[in-house]
Amino acid sequence: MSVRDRLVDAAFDLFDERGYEQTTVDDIAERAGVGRTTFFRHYRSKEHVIFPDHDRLLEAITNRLATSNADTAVVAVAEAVRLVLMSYLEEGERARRRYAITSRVPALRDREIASAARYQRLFREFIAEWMGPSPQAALRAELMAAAVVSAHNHVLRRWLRREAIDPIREIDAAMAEVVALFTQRAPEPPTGGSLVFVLRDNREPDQVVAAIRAALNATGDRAPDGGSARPVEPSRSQPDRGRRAMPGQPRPSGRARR
Amino acid sequence: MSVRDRLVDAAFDLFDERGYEQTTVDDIAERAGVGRTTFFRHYRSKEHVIFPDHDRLLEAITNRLATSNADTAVVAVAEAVRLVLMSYLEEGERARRRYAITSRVPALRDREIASAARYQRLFREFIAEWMGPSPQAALRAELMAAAVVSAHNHVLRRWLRREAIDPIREIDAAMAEVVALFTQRAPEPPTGGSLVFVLRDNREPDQVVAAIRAALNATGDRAPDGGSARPVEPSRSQPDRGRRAMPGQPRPSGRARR
DNA sequence: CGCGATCACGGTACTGGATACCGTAAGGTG
DNA sequence: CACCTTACGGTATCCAGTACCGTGATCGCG
Repeated sequence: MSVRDRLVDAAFDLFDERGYEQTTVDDIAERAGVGRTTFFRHYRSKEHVIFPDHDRLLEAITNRLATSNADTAVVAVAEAVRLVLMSYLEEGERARRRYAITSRVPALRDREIASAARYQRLFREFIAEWMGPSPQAALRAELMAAAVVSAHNHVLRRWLRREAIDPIREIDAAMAEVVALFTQRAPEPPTGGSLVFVLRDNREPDQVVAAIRAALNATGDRAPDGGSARPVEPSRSQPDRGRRAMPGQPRPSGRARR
Repeated sequence: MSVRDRLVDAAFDLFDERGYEQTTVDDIAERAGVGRTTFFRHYRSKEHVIFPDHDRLLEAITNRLATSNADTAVVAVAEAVRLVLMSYLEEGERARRRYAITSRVPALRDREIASAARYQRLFREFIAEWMGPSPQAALRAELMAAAVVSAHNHVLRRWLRREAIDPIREIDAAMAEVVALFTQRAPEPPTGGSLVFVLRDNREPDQVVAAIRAALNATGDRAPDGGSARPVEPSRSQPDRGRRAMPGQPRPSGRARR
């Protein structure tokens, strides 16, 4: 058994026994039968000893993304994130022990969140590069990355809590939902109707309704039911602005590099 | 000038001059003209001295959510997250100085991410409770919370980098996109009426009407998908909590359904 | 075999963040 | 004035993390 493994085992055991803060690095080193210096040679900090090797995983994911031949960026990322889940699944019970500890120690929870953010950042950059430099694309990339990561975390947490019997199936379903979320807009043409967003209004409902009705009736050039749904961005002062092409799909015309 | 303010000023100045790690707590205390102990009396750690008071903000957001009367959970959360952006905007240049520092120091970046995660968690729980205990709802709550937070962060970062001239407008647009993302999956086509979302707005009625009219008139050059839309979330049964008359946001905005 | 180089380990010392405890001066109240 | 509260400074201590040095084992190579 390697020194690294002995350290990990000692750390997990001690964290279980006394708690994380109550355990010093010296304690861990002593139980593992090594010196304190040796601990820090193998693990950068007391926290690192119980976390998986995110650097390796990030590298693996980077590789998978680079060699992906998915049709859209979301799909590529949704496929890549499975590597993370698989990594946890392979750990088995150890992952659950870690979860039990990190759930109770804020510092460790924060570190785990920070790690997840690294994945999210990687995904965001990948998607953003895929979709090109338009400003809407940047927001969209952000949303997609966040969706993939949080959906993954959702499934992962369910498995960690033993709520998920078949995490593979669940991750597939979750990713399908994420992909659908971002692709479902294209298909059908509008059948008529109006969609109006009015942001931040503190007027009385009656006033608003009256105003809307008035607005609907005032469209002489085009009948209300002939209109199509279309979100409207509120403009602070100029009503002229607020024109925006609806967020596009993962564009095939975009710069897809492969 | 209070001790707290002196400490903050000293900290920001020193972080700018020597960098974060190269500045000790003693340095900060000394420059502020107080003892080291006093520093820790006012700020729990060296990191806390430059970050905004997230606890207060979380409380404010909790209140707003509790008194929200939005139609859907996403909308309620999308409204609430504006408080965070506003808080940063009010800080003005100080927020930008902090951003310059945190961008360079990994430890601070992680802490900021952890703070954002607290908002996301709050949102997730709020949405989940709103939507009920179904398993799909849990995932959906996760996705919504993640979308709102990351969209907010996107706008916030743009403002911090001086890329956003009108962050208010951008946050509205971003939230509109988020809301649209989750409402656009219409199970059935609309029947040809109008669906109106009204979030609170402090604009003049004329402007709102103008925006609506502009939207209805603009149907000629609409985007290809133009999508009809209906919300799929069930409306929540009115909670029982006592309403607090908050000074800022008294009354409901209207909501209309076809 | 012998010898130098490398490597992994242990020990010591130091910096600095964070906590606990104690003493004290200022300000408010009866 | 006596009393209490509050805020502050100082000291001691713990512990994570870094730097440095010494040593024993192992390997490569003549």
